[in-house]
Amino acid sequence: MPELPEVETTRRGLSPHLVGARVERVLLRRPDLRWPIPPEVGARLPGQRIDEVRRRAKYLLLDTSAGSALLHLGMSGSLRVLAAEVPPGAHDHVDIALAGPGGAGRVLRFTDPRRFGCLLWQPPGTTHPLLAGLGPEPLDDAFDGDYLFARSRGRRAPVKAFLMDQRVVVGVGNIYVAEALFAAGVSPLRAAGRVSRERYGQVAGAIRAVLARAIERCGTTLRDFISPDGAPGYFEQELSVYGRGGQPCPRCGRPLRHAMVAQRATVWCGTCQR
DNA sequence: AGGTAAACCTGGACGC
DNA sequence: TGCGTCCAGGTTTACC
Repeated sequence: MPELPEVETTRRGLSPHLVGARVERVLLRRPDLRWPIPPEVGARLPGQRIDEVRRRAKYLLLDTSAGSALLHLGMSGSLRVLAAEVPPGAHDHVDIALAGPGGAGRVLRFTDPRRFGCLLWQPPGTTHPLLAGLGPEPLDDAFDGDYLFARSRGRRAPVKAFLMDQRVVVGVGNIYVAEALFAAGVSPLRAAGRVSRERYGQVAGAIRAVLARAIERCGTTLRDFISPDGAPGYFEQELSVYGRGGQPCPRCGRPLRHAMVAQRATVWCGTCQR
């Protein structure tokens, strides 16, 4: 499901419900997610006040003074705040029961059919190893065309794979890389090291614009993404190329090409993207 | 080191 | 209707 805009949409939806609430208890129905949920989650979280809900890359962090719960939604995960009596479904793996301001009688419920997601623990003052090697946030000032140009010298992998590498820049997945490369007029097949500084300026600008717009639209709902309040995302209506292989290019009208690139379904215009 | 492929898991869409 | 196959928004891990 989620790339950066969907995770940010989730964060914004959860934040008003969680910040200031206290964790009453943690119910682990199925702890074998991508990695086992560590005992600290059940042992340290109860009784804590949630101070902040943060996002780093595609991870969410629930900060408390005892440490942070670290969540990733994988491909199919979602988080919702529900009345505690709502019966759990087959893939509702974790309930974090809430108390206190705005939280009484409610649970934060983690659902993930494919179980590619995770719920881990980050002690206070530490950085979890999964977060340690991540690249810059695409919406931060440190991310620009000069940065991409410098990082890409000598790289022969397709620029699509380069941009989806979370060590290079975080948050860009298969949907938004397709949209950004189309907007920038760069072919996803081109070797990363053979894109000019000027064109990386366009790529960086396109990534920022596409992600910012998708956040405004509350993300893209293709299969099962839902925001915490149950609403779908509306960016799907604005997709130019993703999922449109064979259809006319919105710019030149020629059929959009599609192929597997870097083991992912890829759509682009062979005329407008070079 | 960089690049590529397999692996994790379930459900839905499609073809026969 | 049923069954087999393929595909899906991610990321680590293993291997060349």
